[in-house]
Amino acid sequence: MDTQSWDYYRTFLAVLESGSLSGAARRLGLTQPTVGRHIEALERDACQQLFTRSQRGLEPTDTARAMKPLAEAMAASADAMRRASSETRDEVSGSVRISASDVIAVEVLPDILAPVMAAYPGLEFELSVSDAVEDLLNRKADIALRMVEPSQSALVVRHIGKIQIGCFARKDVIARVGTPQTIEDLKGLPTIGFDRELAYVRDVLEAFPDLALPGFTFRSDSNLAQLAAIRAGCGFGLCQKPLGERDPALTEVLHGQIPFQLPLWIAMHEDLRRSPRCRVVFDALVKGMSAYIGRTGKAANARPTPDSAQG
Amino acid sequence: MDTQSWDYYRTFLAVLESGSLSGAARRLGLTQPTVGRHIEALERDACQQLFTRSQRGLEPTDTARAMKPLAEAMAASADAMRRASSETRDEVSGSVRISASDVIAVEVLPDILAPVMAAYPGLEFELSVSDAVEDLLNRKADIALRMVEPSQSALVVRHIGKIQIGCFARKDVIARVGTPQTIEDLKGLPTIGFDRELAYVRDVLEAFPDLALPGFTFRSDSNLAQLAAIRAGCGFGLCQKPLGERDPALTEVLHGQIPFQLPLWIAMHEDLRRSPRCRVVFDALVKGMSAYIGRTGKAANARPTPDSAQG
DNA sequence: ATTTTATTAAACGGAATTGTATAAAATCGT
DNA sequence: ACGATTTTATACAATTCCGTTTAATAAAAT
Repeated sequence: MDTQSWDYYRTFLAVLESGSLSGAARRLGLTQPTVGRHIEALERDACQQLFTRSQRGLEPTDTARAMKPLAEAMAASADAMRRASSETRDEVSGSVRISASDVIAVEVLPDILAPVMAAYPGLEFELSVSDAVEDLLNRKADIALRMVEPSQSALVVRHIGKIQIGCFARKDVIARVGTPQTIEDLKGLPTIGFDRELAYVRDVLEAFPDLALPGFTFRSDSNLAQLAAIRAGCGFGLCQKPLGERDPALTEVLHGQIPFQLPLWIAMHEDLRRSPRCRVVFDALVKGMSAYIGRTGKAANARPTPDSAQG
Repeated sequence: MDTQSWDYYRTFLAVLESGSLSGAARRLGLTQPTVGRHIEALERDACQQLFTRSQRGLEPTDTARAMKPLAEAMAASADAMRRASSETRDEVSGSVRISASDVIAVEVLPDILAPVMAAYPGLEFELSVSDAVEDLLNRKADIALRMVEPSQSALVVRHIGKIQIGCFARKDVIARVGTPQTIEDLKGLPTIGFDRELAYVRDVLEAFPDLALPGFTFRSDSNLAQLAAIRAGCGFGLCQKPLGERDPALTEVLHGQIPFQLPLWIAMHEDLRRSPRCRVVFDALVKGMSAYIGRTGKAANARPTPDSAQG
């Protein structure tokens, strides 16, 4: 019953994710026999098989599947430790992991982070682009930008305001097919929208059933792809107003008829409040995102945290 | 920039907790030079000192202190993995970690768990006795008994009911000093209560200022010590009614004048819902604790979870 | 049908890590 | 003040762990 090496758990996760000993070995920079020995040791300790071997890889058993989220948590913590250890006292350096949606990560964050990187040469960034609400408590990210209010405690949360949504199209498209005056006018025009009904989309449609009217002629679940389609002149589509407005080729239509907006929060783990690198980035994000949403959506920090990040 | 061994993090935590290389080595079953080499490797990777060496041990730097909770999270996950791997499919075996308050852990749980252990010889228990709300999400415990409603999502939560609180004393004490009829009567009598004002106590006093009247003659922050004092005949004190009632040497006074009760929840991570060992224990706890609080405090499961544990 | 490219499993030599032994320094207690 | 018991740090030997190579097997592609 000797306590196992934690490295075995890392190997375990790699096998689980890559589906084979060889694949895991490649990823970890080890060799297949070594990986096999690690798994063997784990199975010996567990007194049961964790994988069923076959010639095309290893299939996890139910037990192994149950262990997966735990191994992922370990990996997240290990990564966070690397980031924490890369930070030096009273100096803004090291790596900061930010979680944000694809659109924000691609269209907004680079412009905000570039000057920060210039100001602090020791700073590095990891951008986790996903709509999934990544767990800040498990420290899968240091800082997260979210469209839903973070409910977990032990977080430093800042409500930035609301991102306005508007309907945009390229000017030449409008010149060709005309300017719709109401949502109903969109029927028959080329429109860009969602493919499957995701949770987010369902909420929108529930609140504003008018939006469901047009059968979209260009469908994608990726907001980024929709935005690209709008820019390419595929038709009319919804996008964040600040994005549409800053593109001179686009024009907004149906002013005020899209009464929909995305709330925006920035959150980070309270343990990081005294971390120079995270504080600098957090503050920069607050400032940058506030400027991004503009006066239109700007709300007084409705819910100030007990000890805000500038403390 | 080679990726470090996860074992180094475990060594790091041991050094942090034991305060010296030698102490960590003893705990880990390694030797002091090995532990020293691990820390050295971590510091080399971090490009900075993590500890300041001295002859009476290692003092962590701010960076090391910031890394501690992450290392603890890794350890918790590693422990949880061991527990998960100890479970065999369709068989109730392995280790279950339960978090509960000291009183519950000492006075209530053993009677509930003993028959479970008898029924399932392969089952083992780890009892984490602490009032601290241990994090189920970080899997520091498999199942937790709590007096505050768990707010985190991704948990299977069962509201059991309310534990009644009563004022008790030993019969011979009452024979000696008389039976108080009101809370005011307690003044001048030997009473058992809290020492410092903990958050929990403050809430109680705020709600029922009458309870603050008597200057306690026996003070302890440990509910368990208070209970022992009551049983030893040190005076009148508050304790959970089921505990006072089942001790034939004790008698309750001030019936109905202590309008205070502790809500009770049992929670577990939803990933464990399909774990035989955890389901069995969870169900046994629900049943046992329901019986413990009796009909008096029993509430219909006011907040049934979407998919209860018996699914 | 045959070749190619995956995979896991087993045997052996080498390298890296670990343990043992020792020294030096400082704190604690007498 | 001085010995006893801590501690960290360094040098050397041994063991463990890892990588290389090989074989065996199955699936996919030609």
